[in-house]
Amino acid sequence: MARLPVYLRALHNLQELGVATVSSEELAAAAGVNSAKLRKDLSHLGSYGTRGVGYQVEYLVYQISRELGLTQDWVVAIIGVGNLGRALSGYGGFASRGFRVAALLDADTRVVGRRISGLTVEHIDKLETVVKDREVSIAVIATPAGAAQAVCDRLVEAGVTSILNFAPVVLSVPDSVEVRKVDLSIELQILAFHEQRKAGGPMADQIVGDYAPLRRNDPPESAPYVEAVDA
Amino acid sequence: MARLPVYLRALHNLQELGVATVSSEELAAAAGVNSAKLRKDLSHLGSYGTRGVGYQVEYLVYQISRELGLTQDWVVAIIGVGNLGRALSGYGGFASRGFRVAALLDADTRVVGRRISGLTVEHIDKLETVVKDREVSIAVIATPAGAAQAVCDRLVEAGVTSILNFAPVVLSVPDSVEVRKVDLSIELQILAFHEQRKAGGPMADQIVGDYAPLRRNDPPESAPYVEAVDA
DNA sequence: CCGACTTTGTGCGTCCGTTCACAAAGGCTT
DNA sequence: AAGCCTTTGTGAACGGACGCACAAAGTCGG
Repeated sequence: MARLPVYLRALHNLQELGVATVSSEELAAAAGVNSAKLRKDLSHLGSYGTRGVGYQVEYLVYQISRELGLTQDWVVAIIGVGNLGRALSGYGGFASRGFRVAALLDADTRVVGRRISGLTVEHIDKLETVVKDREVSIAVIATPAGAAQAVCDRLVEAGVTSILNFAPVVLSVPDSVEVRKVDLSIELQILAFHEQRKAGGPMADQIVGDYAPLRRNDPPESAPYVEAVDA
Repeated sequence: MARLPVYLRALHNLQELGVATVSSEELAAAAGVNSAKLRKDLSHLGSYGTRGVGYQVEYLVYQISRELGLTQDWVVAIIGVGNLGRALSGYGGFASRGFRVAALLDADTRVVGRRISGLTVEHIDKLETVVKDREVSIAVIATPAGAAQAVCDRLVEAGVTSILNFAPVVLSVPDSVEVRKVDLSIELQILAFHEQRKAGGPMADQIVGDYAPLRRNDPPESAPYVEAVDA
């Protein structure tokens, strides 16, 4: 379940506060979900609560960590050391949860050899070697859009089965490979959409009578549109 | 719909290739979705296709842009200029889609006054002034977890109604405010979960007979667990 | 001008996730 | 030791998203 990490974080916070026991109601509030949903989620890992009391924080942390595979270390490689790749390489949230960044790769010879966050940037040519020798299991793609699919193909070929993709493209991979996508500009676009909704729907800044959807086959020739290019 | 930005990107790519018309089947493949779903999505903005032919790329781009509110400019403020905030401020995908970063704010006096991506970092004290004077409608929170809720409260108070949160906390806001969350470490944890599944479920690296869920009320005292702290 | 072919738009059945509500279970107090 | 009170775990109803499959609509060639 995608919510387990959220629960885990909330539990860690409680742990730091010295809380030993928590009810589903309290934990659900901290995680921002419905308490029944939380109980059902937790029941999927077996029953670890005590009726009348709640859940033992410490034990639950261990169970969820185990379920998520955080009791073992995962070797991560970051491909593409632009602004985003650099930020990711220095992100403390990785190391603290068992994710060890073991390689930074880039095609740009101007950054190859530079040391970033304690690692030396290596050339993308070494991708296959690095993946195999260091047993990389998770790769982070932070390249420009144009390079992402090629990099992805090489990663898959080299045996990587989990990919976190920051490039604004839809990667095509075999079913056996898990891809998760984070697209920053899409997030902003969704916010803009809702923001516009609040302001009264599309075109609220223009003539109000223009609300109705255009009839089908309205001539598109004169329609203005925004030109946008990828980063 | 959260898929519109994906369609829009695919359409932009087609446009650059000089394609004038596209069928739902082709566009769906490019966006990585089912063609019936795509048609249904598009029909929600009114009917803009021609049976037997497909959709006019240029017109569709305009319609989706309009629906998403990309025909107008959105003013964005980034709070927190650490690694991530810096990367975001230089991210080309924002400006190209009508998002104008108008302010960088930080509490750290060592970075206040520095110029980053063409903007001067300002002190967080000016948050209210900046939001109001520059008509910020979307804020990006890239602060440490501990500061996020306080910053969020001030943003909401100042009138911001859309927030993109990168801090690993669940923000509490009024219903009228839209929050989207991007948590990098959660994405990796989900990948780790699937990766572990492939490897044979939890604890596959330990005794294999340990598969069965622990009985309820197993003594938790001796359970090892990973200690994790926030970034 | 007509018929065949292509592609849209959508009605409908299916399935998954969410939520309510309650019975069972366990602790705590007296 | 017994009953009360809290909280879990889950059955069942609900709702929404998804995808199939098809009729309607429109194009294009002859």
